[in-house]
Amino acid sequence: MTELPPAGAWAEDLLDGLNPPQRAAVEYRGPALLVVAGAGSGKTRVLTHRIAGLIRSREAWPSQILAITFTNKAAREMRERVEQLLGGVADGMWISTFHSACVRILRREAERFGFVSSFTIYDSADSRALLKRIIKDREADAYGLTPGGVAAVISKAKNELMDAESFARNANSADPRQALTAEIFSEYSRELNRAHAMDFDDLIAQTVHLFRAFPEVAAVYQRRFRHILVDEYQDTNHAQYALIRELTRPVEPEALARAGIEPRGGETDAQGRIPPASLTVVGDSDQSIYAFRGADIRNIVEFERDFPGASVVLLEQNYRSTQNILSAANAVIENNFDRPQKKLWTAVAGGELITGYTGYSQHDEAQFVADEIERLHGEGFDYRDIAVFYRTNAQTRALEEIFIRSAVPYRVLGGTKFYERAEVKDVLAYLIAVANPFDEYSLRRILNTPKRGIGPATEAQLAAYAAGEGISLREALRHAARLGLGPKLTAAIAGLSALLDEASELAFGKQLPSGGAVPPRPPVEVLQHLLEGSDYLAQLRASRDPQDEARAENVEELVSVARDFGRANPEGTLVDFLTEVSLVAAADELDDESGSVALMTLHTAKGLEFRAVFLTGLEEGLLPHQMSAGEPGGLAEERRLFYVGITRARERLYLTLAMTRAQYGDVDVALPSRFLQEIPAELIAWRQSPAEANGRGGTSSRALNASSRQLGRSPGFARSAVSGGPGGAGSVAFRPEAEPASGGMRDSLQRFREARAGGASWPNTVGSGIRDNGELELAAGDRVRHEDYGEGRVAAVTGVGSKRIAHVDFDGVGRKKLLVKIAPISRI
DNA sequence: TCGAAAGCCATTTTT
DNA sequence: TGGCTTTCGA
Repeated sequence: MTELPPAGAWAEDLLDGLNPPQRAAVEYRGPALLVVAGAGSGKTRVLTHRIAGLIRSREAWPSQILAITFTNKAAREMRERVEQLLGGVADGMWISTFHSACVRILRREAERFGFVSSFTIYDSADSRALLKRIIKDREADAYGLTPGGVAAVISKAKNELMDAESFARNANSADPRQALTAEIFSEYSRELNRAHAMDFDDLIAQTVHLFRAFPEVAAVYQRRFRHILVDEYQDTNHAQYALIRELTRPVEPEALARAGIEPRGGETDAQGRIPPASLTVVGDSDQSIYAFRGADIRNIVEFERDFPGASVVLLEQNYRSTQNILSAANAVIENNFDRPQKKLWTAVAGGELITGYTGYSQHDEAQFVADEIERLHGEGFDYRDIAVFYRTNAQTRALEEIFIRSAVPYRVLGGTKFYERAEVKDVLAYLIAVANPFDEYSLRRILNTPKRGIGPATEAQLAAYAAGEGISLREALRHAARLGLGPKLTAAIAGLSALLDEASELAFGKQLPSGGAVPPRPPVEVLQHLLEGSDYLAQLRASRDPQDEARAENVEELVSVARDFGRANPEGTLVDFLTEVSLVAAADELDDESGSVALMTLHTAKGLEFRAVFLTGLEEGLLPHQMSAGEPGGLAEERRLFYVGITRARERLYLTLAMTRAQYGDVDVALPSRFLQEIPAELIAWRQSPAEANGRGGTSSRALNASSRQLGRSPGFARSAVSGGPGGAGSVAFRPEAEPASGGMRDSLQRFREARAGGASWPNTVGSGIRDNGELELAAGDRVRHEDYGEGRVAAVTGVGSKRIAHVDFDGVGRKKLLVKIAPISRI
């Protein structure tokens, strides 16, 4: 800490420029504060100023602050902003995510529950791989149990602080699937314990269990953290809520005694207790989008009941978006009933209208986005100021294809994550095998990667030997010579074992007999030693498989990640590096310097803001997603997701959709999202409305010409829709029929159409029926009649199945290309 | 023991 | 559609 200004004088500049409720939140002193912060209402500002105020006024040392954020990036930013306000480095402040904070505590206390402090953190893919093996061993797949399904059940249980035992107690043993799930759960837990490993949910749950089992451990943290601040409180689950409750308990004298803590003067109250920490939570129930992950909206709704004496501050003034964007957001969210009344407003009126666009295909939509990004760029928007959001990761494909073609610089956040790639996992497995010798799975993974002739048979022999001797697999490797294997094999095993031992010496240092010590080397050196000793990278480079080149690049990328880590954390150990790598979130990858457009899911977008935002794929079945239809509250959560997306935009908002969407290689007709209708029509300027894209609404010819131009440049569409056809797809014209759809539509869409059958002039609507010509067989020479173009002769049919394109020479309007499945045509 | 081919399967959101 | 597993052949 650098010098502090005199106490009392702190307030002035920290309160400067804050509105009254923001001020109140910064100045509040008391047991508990709930800040209901609408989107863009300056809650980060409130949090950072509040922390800085506490420190500057000397009400708290930095080390007494615990601030929980949703992502590591948010944590980093918050730390920077606090330090900026304080004018110096604030050491000892804990600003981190729930998971990072818990790992820190758990590593410190690991031995109390029998783990090494370098325990492994399993990500969801690791959990699933382990579950898959257990399910296969037990032939539980015969009961329809899938790794993903069981993982979800276990995750849910852990978020409710249930362990395998209590899960088994609550399971209905008459139901074989539940009984089996309980068995799998307990074996899964056993295996994690054996490997000294925890999954994501364990990190939180075990910390809670630790605090409950060891009050003297809890006392240390309860005493230390005097001010606890939690951001995005609406997305906390039960385990996280329980953790906060544990941390905000008063410390009883007995616990102090057991912990051997001698309270300082003024630290305790009349009963000799240390009073509970002051708690500040910030959240917005309208932005709760993680119910599927166990987030419990009641945590925020019932805050005042949970923490008696709590104050509530409402932040409703938005400093981010234009009035038009806010009006749209308000109009949408108002459709969620059963929410506390709250309305965002801004002092800045007007702004540009929201732009709408309906593409003929997802590629047409993507092309519009790409063109519009270039236009914005020409207008002075930096690429980094622009973001494209979508509901599902699968939607990136079309966008990426077009962006590459159009030379739009972009980066995809999340999705197929870097750390989930096989080669990256391989290399990490080497590091984990070094850090945690009990982690058999990592060791098994690298046993024969790269190939050294240690196949499943040898692996089984090693495992059997380890089991027989009661030693770890890692130890068994050191005794390779005793297994009576061939000389080549024995040498390979001994070589790997020696390599790991050398790396371990590098990672942890070494005591010398002389009494001196060799200090540990940074993680990047450990990594490089392993890569050289294992020949892993060299073999990838030497491979003639072109994909291996990309894999080698990824491995090199990991090396540079390790190098960067070393620069940022000169004291960082191998375990620190592995922890950081395990806990990166999608939004953490966002690099503001990169100068490229950000592509991400709506979930990842939470907490971020951009000058211009594209919300894509606004179609029924995608947003709201069809999977959400069956879940209670699913529709409301989808609407909040839409709301979150809208409110990320500062100046420009684009709402786009496509009339057809290819899924699993099949083209489906899409309907505009019902949420689009919730935005007042006068706020949206449709560049091409759903009605126009449909051929309805009187401007169809113009719309179609536009589409022809766009589609002609759309290589993705050309590839997927008219395989091999030169020059792309050309215009794909279709329009809905007046008669009812001939089947194939999903139930939800059916209901949606019926629900809106009354409203006629809404620009977002599609006609009341979608044609499905699925079975219509056409051949060159056939005469057809089209509703708009009249009669014509089929020149050729290209494509297959639902993507068949009829090239028709119309008597009146010339050559047109039509998507047979949905074009309003009939053979005559 | 390995590589290629063929079938199979799944597709919501994530710390 | 493509990613993944299984299977088959060498």
